[in-house]
Amino acid sequence: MLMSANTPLIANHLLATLPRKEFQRLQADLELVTLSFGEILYEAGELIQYVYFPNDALVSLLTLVEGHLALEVGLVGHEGMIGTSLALGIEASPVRALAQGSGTAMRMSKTHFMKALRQCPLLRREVFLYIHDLMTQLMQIASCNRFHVVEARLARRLLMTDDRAASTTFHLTHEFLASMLGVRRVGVTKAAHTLQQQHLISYSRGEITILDRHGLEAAACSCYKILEKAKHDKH
Amino acid sequence: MLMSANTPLIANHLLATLPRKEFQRLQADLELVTLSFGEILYEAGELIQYVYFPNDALVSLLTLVEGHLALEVGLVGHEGMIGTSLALGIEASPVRALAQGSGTAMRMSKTHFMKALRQCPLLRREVFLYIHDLMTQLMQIASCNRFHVVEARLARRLLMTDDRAASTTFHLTHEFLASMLGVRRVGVTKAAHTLQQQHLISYSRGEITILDRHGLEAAACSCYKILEKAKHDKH
DNA sequence: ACTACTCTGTTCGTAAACGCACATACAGCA
DNA sequence: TGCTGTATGTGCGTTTACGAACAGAGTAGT
Repeated sequence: MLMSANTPLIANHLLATLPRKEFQRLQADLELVTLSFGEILYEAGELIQYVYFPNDALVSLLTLVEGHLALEVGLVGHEGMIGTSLALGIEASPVRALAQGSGTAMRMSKTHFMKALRQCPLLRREVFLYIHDLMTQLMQIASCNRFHVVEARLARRLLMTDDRAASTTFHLTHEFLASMLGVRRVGVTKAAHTLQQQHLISYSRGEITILDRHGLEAAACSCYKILEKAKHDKH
Repeated sequence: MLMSANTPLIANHLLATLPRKEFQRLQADLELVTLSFGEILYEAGELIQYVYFPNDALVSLLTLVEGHLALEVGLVGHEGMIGTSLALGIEASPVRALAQGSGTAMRMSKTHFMKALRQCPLLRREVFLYIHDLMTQLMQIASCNRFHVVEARLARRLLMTDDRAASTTFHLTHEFLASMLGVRRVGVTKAAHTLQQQHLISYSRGEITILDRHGLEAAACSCYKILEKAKHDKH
């Protein structure tokens, strides 16, 4: 497949599956933005101004529980969008949305998105299907966090990042991963150390590289495969 | 408020908030059914034949993880409905839906529900708002299961049952609660024992009674209040 | 009365993760 | 070069829950 210079390497799937004509109608209201590490797209409870369709950007959905750091309940890349609440008639985000790594996304204002939803049944269909996928992701991650040991969850999480990122190296500190998985930093350090000794990953000061994808899949819990399967089932 | 003999004590909220005229249009396609303990409304992955609007019935949403019993990710009573996937364009349920206690619900066939959604914007609105509430519930329960100790989670779970049940006594064995919370039966036995010693609850062979609601709220984690708040925020 | 079954209580050793504190190592900058 | 901040490694003792096994106690059926 040929791509022009300004086409991102990974294009958002929700937008990409729209017929060319529909997409062109939307394009006027879409804006290419670059998200950088640590950028908070929404704070929990805050009104949603823009929705985002990630290309190679990666966004975490986080819940806040008193006395703990933010726990990741969902991970959104090119297969989805940020700001689904609007499509359900809610103006505020129930979660914090946090950008990771750096990458691009297509952005659309709330009003344009609402208009687009009304006018474009195919977009509406795509968005609702994605909301369903997101719900199943939430549930799977929930049970994973309940049942599986840190090492397996870390492996799963790294694989999920890899699937959504443009490169096999990404910036993720132990501290950050610990918050995402809802464990202590030390727990991540130990698990990461083990994975490194098995030559599945290598890391240094936040730069993590996946060395052996198959090995990492074996180290991850079955949740990874279930999550990926759900992502690719295109209904 | 006066009620006729055949009006359930607790009426489904989604239906109850519809204007009388809209509700009457739907009524022809609604059927009052009694759900009994242990009844499986949907198995995970199974096609949805009927949607259910609980009155005083209580339904758990469960995910299955290999090597473990079913984990509860959501609890639906009169404030919601079962079968939301249909409204998102998905024919199969991603979760198992299990009836608890015994109680009544309004049932509607898949085709009638799809038709009703198309014809009744107010119902559509209510359903989508509820889907949003359900998602926030999923996320809250997920982080609760991650962070809080068994005793606090048990207290939360009992309070949530109490809020949705017609009576303050209900049938829930330790074994069953253990599966819902994703812990061993022994863990529930110990936690329940402690709560009983504090005179917050009493139980015998599966019949649990709440003695001191305020005390139980104090024993529960903050998640309970957050969950209840989300339920009552009527947007 | 006997049996079968379900539900609850208890015990024991073990594993995973916790909280806390401190040690090392690397990077960028003055 | 030394300083500072961030990232990673290690080593306590403690808590929470786990797995497995078994003991009583209430309920129902024959």
